[in-house]
Amino acid sequence: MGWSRVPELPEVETLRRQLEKEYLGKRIKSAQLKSRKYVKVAKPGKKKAVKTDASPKQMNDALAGGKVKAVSRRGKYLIFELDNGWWFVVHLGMSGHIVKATPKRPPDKHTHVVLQFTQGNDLRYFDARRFGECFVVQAEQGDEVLGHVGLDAINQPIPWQMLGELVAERNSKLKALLMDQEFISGLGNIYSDEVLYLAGLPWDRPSGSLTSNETRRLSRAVGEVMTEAIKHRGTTLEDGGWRDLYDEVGEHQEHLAVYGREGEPCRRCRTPIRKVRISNRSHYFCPQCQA
DNA sequence: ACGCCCGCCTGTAAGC
DNA sequence: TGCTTACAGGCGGGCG
Repeated sequence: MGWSRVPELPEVETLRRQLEKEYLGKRIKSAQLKSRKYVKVAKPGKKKAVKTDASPKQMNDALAGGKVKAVSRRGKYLIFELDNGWWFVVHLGMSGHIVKATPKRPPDKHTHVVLQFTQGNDLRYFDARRFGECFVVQAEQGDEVLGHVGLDAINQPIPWQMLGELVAERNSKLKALLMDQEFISGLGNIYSDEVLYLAGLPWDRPSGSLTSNETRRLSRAVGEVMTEAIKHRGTTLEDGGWRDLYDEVGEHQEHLAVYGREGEPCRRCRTPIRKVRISNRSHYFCPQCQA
């Protein structure tokens, strides 16, 4: 099995809760930019946000002296809201990783940002594959810059009747719809497969064809999968991708119904789980339960 | 409007 | 043993 660490909503929420516990009320002493062209400064643009490279000084000027007023989350975006009018926003992409850096911890390869606090341990952000994203934005512009992020799958659960209207309007294939961050934010490849399995629906059903019963099942499945995965502090696959703030693995991999279980029996009907390539990504499903 | 592909990026593992 | 290749996939952009 290849390399993968896939932070989706449950992993980001796990991190958010831990960050809140450790850093709420702490003041940033300095913000060090360790690699060029990683952190951006964001401003609202005409259609979408404009992001330009931040210099080490720009980043430090924005963050140093700010006290962490809140650690929030929108979909897969993590937001450090500071009391000096700035936000520090992080998207972990595929391989982004935030750890509480105890003095013992050896330097991590591909470290991009180190935050030092006036008390307590540092925060380190590293991202080997650079699919992630960090930017600073002024708080009053934050909503607009993150305007493309759709309703959060758990912070703003959509009543199923409303979901029914929305999916009927859109009429795209279910898997694509669940992964569309402008529609519902927070689901990626792993959890969209888990949601479809729990709802008993195939990946290519046109969303407009759902009955009200199926819409209800889909809506319930989103909530249930997210809640369970958060309870287990996220999914760490065999190759050991996802780690939390304390460098610990999650436990939800033990509870996955379909993802990564090709050839293994369906937990419900014993039919072997199948894997197919859909638009260049893996999709796992039970051919019996999701007919 | 929607589906689908590409490029970005690095570390694994399989294949020759 | 060492090289090449495929694969992992979030996301924005482009094209049909």
